[in-house]
Amino acid sequence: MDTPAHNKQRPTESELEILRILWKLESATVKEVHEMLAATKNTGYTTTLKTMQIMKDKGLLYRDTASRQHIYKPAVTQEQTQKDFLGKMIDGLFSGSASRLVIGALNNKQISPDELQEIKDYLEQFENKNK
Amino acid sequence: MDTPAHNKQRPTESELEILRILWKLESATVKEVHEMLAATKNTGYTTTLKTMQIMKDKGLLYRDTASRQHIYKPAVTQEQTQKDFLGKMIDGLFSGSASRLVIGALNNKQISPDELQEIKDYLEQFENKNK
DNA sequence: ACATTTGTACGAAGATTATCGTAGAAAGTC
DNA sequence: GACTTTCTACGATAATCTTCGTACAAATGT
Repeated sequence: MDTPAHNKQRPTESELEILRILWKLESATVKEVHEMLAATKNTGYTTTLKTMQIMKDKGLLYRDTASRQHIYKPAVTQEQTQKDFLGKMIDGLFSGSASRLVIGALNNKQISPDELQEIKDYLEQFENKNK
Repeated sequence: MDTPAHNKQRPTESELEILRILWKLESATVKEVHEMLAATKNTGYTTTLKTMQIMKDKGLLYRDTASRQHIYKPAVTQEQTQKDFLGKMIDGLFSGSASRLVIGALNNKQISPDELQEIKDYLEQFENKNK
């Protein structure tokens, strides 16, 4: 298994698209990733390949070169990545206030009753934890 | 007042820094913006100038050239910009689920009791509105 | 009036991203 | 074994972002 050369960096837009796929598949070849990507985006095979190679160099992906078809896995979790982006966004756009981001999000998108309930449940659990 | 040439685009990282300042000042010269920027960031005057000129071309800022010191104002609101970024983030990182982003945000940063209360109040208000 | 200061305009270089073409190695096919 | 297909490696280009130097116009100071 190749070890990443330089550790960690925030993924770019294109890199995120690939990470999304790999978080779902957990492990995949370039071909598999490219096929999923090409379903919604017009892009060349070598573009996907190159991007994944760069991501491996950045430390965003692991790569297993044992077989000819290299197998890639995410080297960062979706949770950590979400956290990184959320943190940047809270600081950069919401004056450091997480609650303002939360309120903005509630305001922003359609929230179904189920989702609302989910949030309320989580809030309750969150409060109990902090007692 | 100069009208923007091309309308709207998502601000870049550097542009956001400038918008943050202008949202606070509401209206300012390049010099004023640059002074605030330079307080936390090492950057040249003409860099700030150029960036603001580009932002005006993109339609992110208005510019009043009546006096020699041009006066700039935000052409996009903080609310709309937050909405744009949140939307992108929900779709790109949270599988389109706003509630997951909310939960991630609650998990992420320190939330003070006051902030928590703010969120709960908002949720209540949100529910009543939807009845 | 002349020199200095204070501004804007503009071109251009450097960095980062995104995309792809071409080369060539390895595997599979007849 | 020769041909075709399937891969990876790598260089190169275009696009976008960031930064700044230089030029020059207007205002200010002496």
